[in-house]
Amino acid sequence: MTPARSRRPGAPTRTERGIPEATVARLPVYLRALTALSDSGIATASSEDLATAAGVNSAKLRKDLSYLGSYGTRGVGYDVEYLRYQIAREIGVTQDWAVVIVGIGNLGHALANYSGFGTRGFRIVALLDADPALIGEQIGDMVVRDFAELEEIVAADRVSIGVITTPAGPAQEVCDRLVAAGVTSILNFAPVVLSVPDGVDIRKVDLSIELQILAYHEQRKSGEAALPEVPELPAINGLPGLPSVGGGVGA
Amino acid sequence: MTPARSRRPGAPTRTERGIPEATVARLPVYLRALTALSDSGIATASSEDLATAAGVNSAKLRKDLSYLGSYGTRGVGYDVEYLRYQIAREIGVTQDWAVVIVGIGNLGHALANYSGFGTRGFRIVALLDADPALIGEQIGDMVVRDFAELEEIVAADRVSIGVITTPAGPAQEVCDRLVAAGVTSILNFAPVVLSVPDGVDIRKVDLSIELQILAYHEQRKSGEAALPEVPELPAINGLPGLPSVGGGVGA
DNA sequence: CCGATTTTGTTCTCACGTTCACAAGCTCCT
DNA sequence: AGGAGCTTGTGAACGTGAGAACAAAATCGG
Ligand SMILES: NC(=O)c1ccc[n+]([C@@H]2O[C@H](COP(=O)([O-])OP(=O)(O)OC[C@H]3O[C@@H](n4cnc5c(N)ncnc54)[C@H](O)[C@@H]3O)[C@@H](O)[C@H]2O)c1
Ligand SMILES: NC(=O)c1ccc[n+]([C@@H]2O[C@H](COP(=O)([O-])OP(=O)(O)OC[C@H]3O[C@@H](n4cnc5c(N)ncnc54)[C@H](O)[C@@H]3O)[C@@H](O)[C@H]2O)c1
Repeated sequence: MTPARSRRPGAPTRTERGIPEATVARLPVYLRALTALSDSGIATASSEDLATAAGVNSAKLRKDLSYLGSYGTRGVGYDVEYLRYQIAREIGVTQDWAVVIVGIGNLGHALANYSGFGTRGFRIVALLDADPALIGEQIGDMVVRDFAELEEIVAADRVSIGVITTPAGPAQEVCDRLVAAGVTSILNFAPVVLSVPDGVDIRKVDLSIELQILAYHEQRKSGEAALPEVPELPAINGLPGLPSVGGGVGA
Repeated sequence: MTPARSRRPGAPTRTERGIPEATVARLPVYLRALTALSDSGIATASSEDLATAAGVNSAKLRKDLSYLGSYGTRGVGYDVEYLRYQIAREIGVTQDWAVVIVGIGNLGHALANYSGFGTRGFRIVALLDADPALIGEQIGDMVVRDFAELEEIVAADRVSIGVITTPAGPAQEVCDRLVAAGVTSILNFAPVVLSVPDGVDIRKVDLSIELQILAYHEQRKSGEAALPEVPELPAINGLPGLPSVGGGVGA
């Protein structure tokens, strides 16, 4: 069944700027570690030092860095400033990216007040909400604007990244509007699966999921044999009396 | 299905409650999808239906569910309520887990105001901060308490999960205090790598990292050949004039 | 009661990610 | 100059995860 491909089966897709996704997800961590070292006045660091600071093992770190090029010096280590710049360039945060936040409720307010974006390559250009009671509110040095202005803002400021902090209900609709306006990367905090066309990247942050993963392991720790026993094969329809369980979809 | 008897050499470690980590991370998504279906009054769903609702492919979903047991019916599908309960039980959210939040600033306030925890298996039992100006503040039906009361609260309410929303600086110290008090699962929002002893689980949520991952792909999309060229092998020490780049470690 | 139809549970194979281990390369000391 | 001592970069082994494919089991219509 093996179709005759040119690429050897075992060979990694390495070249042509193809950095493995798992590595991409760690580069920002390395970047932060390098910035911390730099701020401490450390000019050179070995892969072991860096790995400790980033919380990974050193072989993995070296392999990750090797995808970017050969930026270390054998017997010495890595020049902190130089490597920091190379990683920043690879990620694309040597320039600032314009970001819009949609849904200025609890979470949107927290993000709007957060000062950590500017120093990490992002610039919030607009806070948008559909609630007339919120529009016009001042948050830091920004003002909440009408979601209807979205297209205009995206075009004017070349916005390519959107953050969704609306309730789950309107999230897909908001997402569609963002995509239609030209946004091609979305960070979603609403607890729904959003669908987007090819070419649009989406990442989600879901606090409840994180807690549930912790709960799973926690249960494993405490009650190793304390799992409640439950009927394995009930009648297929009509199961009265099952306890109400977590996992809701409300906003 | 085959009862766990003498395990064949090549067979995966299936039973004995060994669920792959990748599967564990998806179970909460299935749980949410099932709750949504249930709320729509749908009693039965095929793996295809569920997979669509959860945003995964159906083979993966079936394999994931098979780790929990054989809860479907061939030719029919899965009973929504029953499967929902089984997943909730496996994750451990048929009971409520007590949670403390430390650091009631921007983000801590947002989490404290969030109503989505109660319906997903978690109960916030305390909001803690070290700032005297905050202690005593009312948020919803809770009051911010002194971080010094931590040990007492953890013991009284059997708290096993802690959420850290302090700045990066004090995060490790706060983490140590949590662990010493008996907390064995931690969700960290501060942009630092926390170190914890064996037996303590830690998960992190880092917004800047998520945005940087999006930025990487965004850069790939737009400027396929527009990567700035840069000297590949500079003198190892003293690199004046490199642009200042993102990735800071500030609070 | 039987065959057609549907859908699960599982097997097999390939791709991806992690870790080990070590030759290659650099610095420093004698 | 030459050897000792480090540290990088990478090949190879190993482990985990994803997806295609299909046999086994259940329903349903005749
Ligand atoms: N607050 C948290 O700590 C927290 C935690 C986990 C997940 N979440 C999720 O994050 C999202 C936001 O949470 P929140 O607590 O900030 O909610 P919120 O209700 O406080 O804020 C939602 C905001 O979105 C706005 N909005 C609603 N529909 C809109 C539309 N169509 N277009 C533009 N704006 C619209 C509302 O006006 C409101 O200001 C929710 O999906 C929630 O489930 C929040
Ligand atoms: N706000 C955001 O949107 C956002 C986004 C990404 C990351 N973060 C990270 O989340 C964390 C919190 O952000 P924030 O904006 O809420 O910060 P914040 O400064 O508003 O709040 C931090 C709170 O922690 C408290 N605190 C400080 N030291 C403490 C200690 N030792 N013990 C107990 N409490 C202590 C402070 O009193 C303050 O109330 C930070 O690490 C930040 O980098 C925040």
